Amino acid sequence: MPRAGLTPALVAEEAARLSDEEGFRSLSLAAVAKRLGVATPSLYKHVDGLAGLHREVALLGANGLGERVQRAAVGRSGPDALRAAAGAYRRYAHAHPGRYTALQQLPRLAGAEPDLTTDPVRVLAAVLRGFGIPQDQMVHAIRTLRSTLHGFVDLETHGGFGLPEDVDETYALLVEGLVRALHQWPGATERTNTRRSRG
Amino acid sequence: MPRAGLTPALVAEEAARLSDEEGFRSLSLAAVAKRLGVATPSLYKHVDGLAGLHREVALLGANGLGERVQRAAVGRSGPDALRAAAGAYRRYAHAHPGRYTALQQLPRLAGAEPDLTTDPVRVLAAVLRGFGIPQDQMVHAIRTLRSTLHGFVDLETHGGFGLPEDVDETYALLVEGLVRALHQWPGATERTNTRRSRG
DNA sequence: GCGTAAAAGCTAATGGCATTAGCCAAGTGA
DNA sequence: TCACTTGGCTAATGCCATTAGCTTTTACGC
Repeated sequence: MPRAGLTPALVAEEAARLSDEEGFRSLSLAAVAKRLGVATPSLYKHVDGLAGLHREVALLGANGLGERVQRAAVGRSGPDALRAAAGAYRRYAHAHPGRYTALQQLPRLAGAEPDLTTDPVRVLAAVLRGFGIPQDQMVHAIRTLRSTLHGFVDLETHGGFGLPEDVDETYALLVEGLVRALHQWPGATERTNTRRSRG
Repeated sequence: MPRAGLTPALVAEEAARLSDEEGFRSLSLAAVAKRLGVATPSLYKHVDGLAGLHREVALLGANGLGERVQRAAVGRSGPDALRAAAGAYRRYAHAHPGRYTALQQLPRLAGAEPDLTTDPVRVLAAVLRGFGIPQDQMVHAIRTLRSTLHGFVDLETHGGFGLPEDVDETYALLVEGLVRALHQWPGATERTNTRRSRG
């Protein structure tokens, strides 16, 4: 009987796909094993149990999100960079809800840090250059940016917006509010274009 | 042998306490039964399985959060009401992390709506009166407010803020940014006090 | 008081899942 | 070719949720 030819990367990818398709809460070793045509205990040769699988999916999410946001923002600056980054952030969460959910639990699954070149936090920090925010305020501004984007995406993916009003429009308005708040951030100096990209 | 004297409300309360103390992911029928000194299947006489327990805890969270935020904001208006509400919102999430987490999943556990008089969304909507936001913009403004508060609290409680910088200060800055964004909301008319309550 | 019926708790049993131990075959390298 | 590593397997354990069905308490009508 031929071997399945699994690797840690293959297992993690399949787990990520499963959690995107069926929801992060449906992610189990048994379900991944079934999709790979293998017995559950076999997975232990490639991942460190269920916690390890969660960590791998979270890392895929962190790298994927960081990469998409970075790609969207490159070549832009100030409000334009922020709008592009915000759009990419939300699109990634829609396209990969399981990975995105896993990503939020990364701190709990200690010991593993996302790849530093695409760490989403660093990417968002880079996007904030051009707003003239003083160095000692940057941490606060980045946290505010992360909170806002994550909060919207999290409520949206959990079905928190029940009313029929256009959710895309809410997001555009939220991002514009963010642009204004960052422009007027305490100590901010530079004045850049504030025109909205969308009516 | 005497009876334990359980009721649905007692079971739900104990489950909420457990999830606050041990984390929502530790909430199980077995753990609740043990704390109540009862066999696991006995709980089925009072709650509708694990999903029902989740729903009950979520409802306790919705009512508790709505009540606290409302109490904090009553008698205030505009930015002052918003600051008070934001503070109460975050304090509730800190004091009751299990209930708060459960609350986010309410839409998934369909069929049950939080008590309308303390529905957190309605309370936050009331807080926004005084910002002069036109009716057709209110849904967007409320969603933005919810997203911002929830995003911060969610990242914070998941350990998302790793750096040592003062998280209280970040929250104060975020709330002030929110105040400015709501003042300058498209179509907003009224101009109210924007002074910060905290340096 | 008394007897009946509902309700509350129990034990037993089933099935899903994660995890560990230990076996065996398939590659791999001298 | 042969030994060793490695990937996959089965078996077994334990925890949890859930259902079925039993027993005893409690409440209530007489």
